[in-house]
Amino acid sequence: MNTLAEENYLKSIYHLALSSANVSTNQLAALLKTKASSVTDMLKKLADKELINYTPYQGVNLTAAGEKIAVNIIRKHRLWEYFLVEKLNFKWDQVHDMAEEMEHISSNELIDRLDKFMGFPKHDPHGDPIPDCNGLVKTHHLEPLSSIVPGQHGTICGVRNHSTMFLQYLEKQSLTIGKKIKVAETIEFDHSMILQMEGKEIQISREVANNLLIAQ
Amino acid sequence: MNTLAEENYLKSIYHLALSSANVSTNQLAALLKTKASSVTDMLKKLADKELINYTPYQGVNLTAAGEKIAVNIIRKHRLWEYFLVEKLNFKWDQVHDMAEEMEHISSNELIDRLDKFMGFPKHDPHGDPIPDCNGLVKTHHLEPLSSIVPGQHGTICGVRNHSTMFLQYLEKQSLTIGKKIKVAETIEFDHSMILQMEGKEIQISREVANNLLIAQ
DNA sequence: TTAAATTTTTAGACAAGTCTAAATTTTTAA
DNA sequence: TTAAAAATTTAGACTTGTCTAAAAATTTAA
Repeated sequence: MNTLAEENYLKSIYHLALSSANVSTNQLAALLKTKASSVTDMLKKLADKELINYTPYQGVNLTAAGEKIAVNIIRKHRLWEYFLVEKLNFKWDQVHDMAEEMEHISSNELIDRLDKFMGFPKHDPHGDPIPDCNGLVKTHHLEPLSSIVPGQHGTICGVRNHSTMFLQYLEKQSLTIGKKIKVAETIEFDHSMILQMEGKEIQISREVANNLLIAQ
Repeated sequence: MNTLAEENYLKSIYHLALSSANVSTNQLAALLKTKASSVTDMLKKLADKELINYTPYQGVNLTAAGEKIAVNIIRKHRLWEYFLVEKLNFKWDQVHDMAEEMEHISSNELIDRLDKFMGFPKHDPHGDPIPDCNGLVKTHHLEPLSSIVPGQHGTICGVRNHSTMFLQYLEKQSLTIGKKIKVAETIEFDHSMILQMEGKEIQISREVANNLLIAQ
């Protein structure tokens, strides 16, 4: 199959391609914490394997074959995260690094059985959709909380930042997946927001509101 | 921590050391399916890290630090095998290769929680003891079935050969872990045996009897 | 006990993936 | 539109873990 490094590159290209059509060498270097020159080397190899379309200086995108591999890795990552939280009682801010390792366990039979064992969950602990065994991803359309106008209601369904620090902050404020909120007021000065949740008022910064994803 | 290759060498040295005090370069090369020269290179590296005692031409054994790592990997391997069989309904002949990958997932917190989740099992699906979280291995003393004399009773508690072929054969004959048997007769000509199990008679070769481990 | 066989190590090479430094291409902005 | 800045690629080197071939040490057996 593919090496660990190849899988990580494909996964990173997939994630970056969600927000920019052609993924640049530097974007990848930043995400993978490596050097642009190393990225170039790997892009050539992935292009040789026809997993990406690569034109020098023009960035890359995944071929159908490359996307299939990337989605499969993301499926594994999210199912293992679900397992760690739901079965082993880890917190949602503790599971990322473990899942980064577990996503490379190769057996698809294993992951399909794990999926069944857990009752075919649709979302991981951070609200991200879990691709099904055919590679189908149900990408729900969610708004950042910052774009919700005062008076409107919504449900927290995802986060845009997965850092431990942000997740721990949210946990502390009880701003977790599934919570229903109402935007009470937005402060013009700093774009902070006052929310109503479970009868209480919570004030959050624009930064936080930008990174919380809401379904209305 | 240690690389994948280093972990596999330590594990192999541990397994070989169970039957021969000093493990030879060629034994390791055979088990790891690599060349003796590659083994020598790695032994130097492990000796530098003080994980093994290595004298050129004299074979190796594990230091306390090396054994601790080896036992921890074996703990992970066996707990994951138990998980695959008990929770995901794999057969005992299907889990080895998957566990070979999973044993390298680094988190000890993860494996300790997995252990708890499964109720602290004492033996893996092949009857091998699962080391506890402190690295303690309860090595039960078992006899090969071939050394049991006619008339004696016993319980199948382990296997000496873990190959898919052998495990599938045993499954087919219902010669599985926990089964109670009685040796009815041994045939002098080829050392085959006739067993009584659950009211039926089963005839097995010396080869099979040699690889079945019995508690009396 | 010594010659042959076996085991082990050494020497030199290679592939994967990374790096730094330099060269090249593209983009930006005057 | 062109010079400077930024992004990207190339060149050459390094590490890990492997290999083959040859040399050295150990064991076996006559």
